Amino acid sequence: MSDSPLRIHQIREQLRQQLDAGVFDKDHKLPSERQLSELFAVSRMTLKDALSALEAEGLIYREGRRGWFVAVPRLIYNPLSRSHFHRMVEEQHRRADTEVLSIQSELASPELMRVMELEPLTPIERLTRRRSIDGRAVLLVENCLVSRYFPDILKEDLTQSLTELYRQRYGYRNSRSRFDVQPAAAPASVAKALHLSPGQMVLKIIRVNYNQAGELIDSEFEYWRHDAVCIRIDSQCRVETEAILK
Amino acid sequence: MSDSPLRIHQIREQLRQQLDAGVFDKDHKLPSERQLSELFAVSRMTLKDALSALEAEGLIYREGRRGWFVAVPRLIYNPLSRSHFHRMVEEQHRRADTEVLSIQSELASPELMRVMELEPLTPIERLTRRRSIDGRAVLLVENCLVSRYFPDILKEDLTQSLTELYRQRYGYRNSRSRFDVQPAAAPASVAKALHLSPGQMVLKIIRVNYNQAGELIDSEFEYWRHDAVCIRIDSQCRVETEAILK
DNA sequence: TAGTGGTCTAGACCACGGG
DNA sequence: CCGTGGTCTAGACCACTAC
Repeated sequence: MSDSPLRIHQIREQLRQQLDAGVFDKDHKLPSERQLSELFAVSRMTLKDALSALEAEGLIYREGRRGWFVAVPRLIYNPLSRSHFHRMVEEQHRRADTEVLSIQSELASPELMRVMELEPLTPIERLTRRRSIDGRAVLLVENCLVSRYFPDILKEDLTQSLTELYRQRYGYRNSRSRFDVQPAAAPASVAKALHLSPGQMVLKIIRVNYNQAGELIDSEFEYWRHDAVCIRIDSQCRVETEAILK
Repeated sequence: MSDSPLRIHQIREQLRQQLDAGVFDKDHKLPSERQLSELFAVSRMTLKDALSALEAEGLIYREGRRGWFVAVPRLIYNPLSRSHFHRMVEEQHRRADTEVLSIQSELASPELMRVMELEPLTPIERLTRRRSIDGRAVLLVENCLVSRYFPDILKEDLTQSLTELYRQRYGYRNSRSRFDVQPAAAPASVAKALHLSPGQMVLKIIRVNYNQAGELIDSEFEYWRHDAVCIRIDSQCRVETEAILK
């Protein structure tokens, strides 16, 4: 043991400078943990701690066993303007993709019954989709639709905005939404789909939507990579929304 | 080395069961890391990883060098209903406290100028307060008020709701708010005030408030312990709010 | 197959907390 | 003061990715 080698905090500062200066990254991938730990003359565990701290700051992110990458600007997401994921992303000059991962008819789980205030044995459709920005998977969405409101919905193109589909195909307008936002650990299935380490933190958004008749027609569980999104709400929109509804 | 000892995931499951069953905790403090690592026959580093995973799930939390504690229900926080922290907390049958940590007159920083769209050299008051629920520090709020709108405000009781103070003392009503919500790393000062480890993750809320004349009068930086809050927004409230304003 | 990050060990010293 | 968590080491094996 020489003096005291670089501490975790000093490594953070040094890496932060390098990142700010844009020194790293042709294709925005950082050198491997082993290379960096040699570079800074610390053990790999210590270096990982430093990288994890920068990850919490949102300066870098981790992708499965693929390595560390420099962060990308967050998507500004206004949940009051109801989905339209693709439009929102394109307005911010990014490229959006949606993949349907699974879809199945089933009965509402106890948790879902609680969230949606459903009767026992209510048939629902459960739709799981993964959404990407500029080719990077950032969001896993699980929609639970009350089947009786959506006959034959499985025959539709489900990569588009569901809101649009509701309106055009079924004549439903979204009159009211309630949503909860909270940090949470990614469930195993979500972690896998988003290339996260098991138990890594995500931003979880639970929302329930009512149609113009006040009927609770569907709910949505969103899991966002924590560094990929900034939720923006402007109470000004309320006045505009109200005006439009009239 | 016997076979393979308990892995991190198995420890998580076991601890989760113990927690759900309410086995631990007289005063809801967990045994020390060293004790637990012996109990599960793993190294302390491994045990820490397991605890960190449970922390991400929101089942336990860490307090400075004091130890690990079982989690407490999240505060349901509706930012559209504008602060009134104490009322909100008491409605949820908890006890609220507010401490003023610092207050000083200064010129707007570059970052603040950007957020609040201020002229250079604008004088502001910067007020830092710590808020607790049932004796646990969960929120650090930093308010930045444009000085010219709030003459002599430093003479007031600043532990109360600022919204109330604005209304009663200055006749300002909040006509519009915009806020951004995103996960972030706690800056050192915030980490210290909330007894967090440096760089730990928090939920950051930046909001700007306009008065009835559409003037941007103050902004607020909130840093919440990530396990202490659930943000709830109900678009239904909008109609009610609008009705009240008329 | 080579290289990556994920996990894990068995120690150690330090800074801070509370009695 | 002692016990706590925070940090750190110098190795190791494994599961997976990318080629």
